[in-house]
Amino acid sequence: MARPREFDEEAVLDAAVECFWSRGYEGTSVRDLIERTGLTGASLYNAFGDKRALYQRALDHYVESSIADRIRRCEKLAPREAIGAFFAEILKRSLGDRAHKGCMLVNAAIDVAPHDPEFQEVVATVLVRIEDFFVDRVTAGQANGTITQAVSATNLAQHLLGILMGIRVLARVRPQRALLEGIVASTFALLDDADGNGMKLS
Amino acid sequence: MARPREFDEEAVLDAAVECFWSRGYEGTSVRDLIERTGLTGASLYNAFGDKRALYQRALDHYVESSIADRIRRCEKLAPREAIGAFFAEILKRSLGDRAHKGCMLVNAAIDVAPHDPEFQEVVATVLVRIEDFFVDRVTAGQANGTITQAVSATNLAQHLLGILMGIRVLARVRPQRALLEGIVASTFALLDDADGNGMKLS
DNA sequence: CGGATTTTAGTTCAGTTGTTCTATAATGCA
DNA sequence: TGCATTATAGAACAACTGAACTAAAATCCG
Repeated sequence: MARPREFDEEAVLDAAVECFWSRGYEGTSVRDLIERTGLTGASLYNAFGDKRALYQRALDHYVESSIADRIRRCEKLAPREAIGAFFAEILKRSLGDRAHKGCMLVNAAIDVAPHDPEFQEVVATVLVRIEDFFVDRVTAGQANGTITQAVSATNLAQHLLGILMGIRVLARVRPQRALLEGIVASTFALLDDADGNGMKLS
Repeated sequence: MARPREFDEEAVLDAAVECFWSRGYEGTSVRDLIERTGLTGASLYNAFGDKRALYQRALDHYVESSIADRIRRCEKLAPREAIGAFFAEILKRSLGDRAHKGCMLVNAAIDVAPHDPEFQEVVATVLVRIEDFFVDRVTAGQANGTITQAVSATNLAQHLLGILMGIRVLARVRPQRALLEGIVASTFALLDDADGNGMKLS
């Protein structure tokens, strides 16, 4: 064998995520990454390939540790509660986001996916995963009567995905509690039946 | 007086919009702008200041000729029709966007506003303008009975703004007709009363 | 016509970009 | 103990970045 690496790969990915998340792909220089991760340029290139490959790993790391994790936690809940908990968490994250970093996936959807077919595919796949989670919970909710049947499960899930994207964009420019909560509140009114009992927020 | 300029300022701004819109702020180099606009570097700096100032003018030009114009056209329509026409146009633009450029304002919200307080202010102001348009039409719709009163005009308008942002993000990564139309359809179901007669898609 | 003024046309500049290179250090296996 | 292999460290590279500079050209006012 040979000399073992001195760095913790996960820690390096965390640092890379931090860079790309807050400054974007083009806005992050390799020197930024070197400074943040603490390891040298050679090690970085040796371990990850190039800047693009590192971004790919970082985005993957973010998706798994943040988004996929949230889905796994919420999909076990009762239908209505699952969607409620999901958006309550999004709201909490968005309002506590002092640096206005938003969601790294949404940021990627805007500033890297359109210029790179491979990244577009990656981002689209994650979005489908989120949509599938919504479809699953909405379908179950319609079955047990906690979610309106006035709109198809497919359309409702698409709507929730759209709202999610919208909240994440607004969180970067107008992260005001009244705005974001208003959006979620009206979303839950949509899920309710006509005679809906208002909005259950979280 | 002195020598008159040889270029048409509006044409230059159109070209600048084209650059910044498709490649983003950081992704666009001054040389890209020089090539696209046709004028020389010196002329560009002389006429507009620096890259940032040109971006500001370009964004302004986009907002006025695209967004503000749409609002002006729609706000004259009957409440429900105004909102229907607005989203029908958004849908048409998003689905016909072969280059996946999305909306320049939303792109700005993600990749320039968070790093520049002045741009954040500009973008936020335009978003408020859109929201105000929604509030105005929703209020009128609630008054004449074409829009549900189950949710406050404020919340409904916020919701519409969120949906708009969401559609514009998805248009860059998953510009599929079924998805975008599904989002709009469910949005209109929300606007309808409980016994709603379905969705009027322009 | 002549001088003031401003746009044009390239070139040039210092700094930064992503990436690679050379050399050194540290490990496991023979 | 070498030998092969891999990680480290930092300098170096060419290309590109936004911006400024030097001249020449074109107009208007007197």
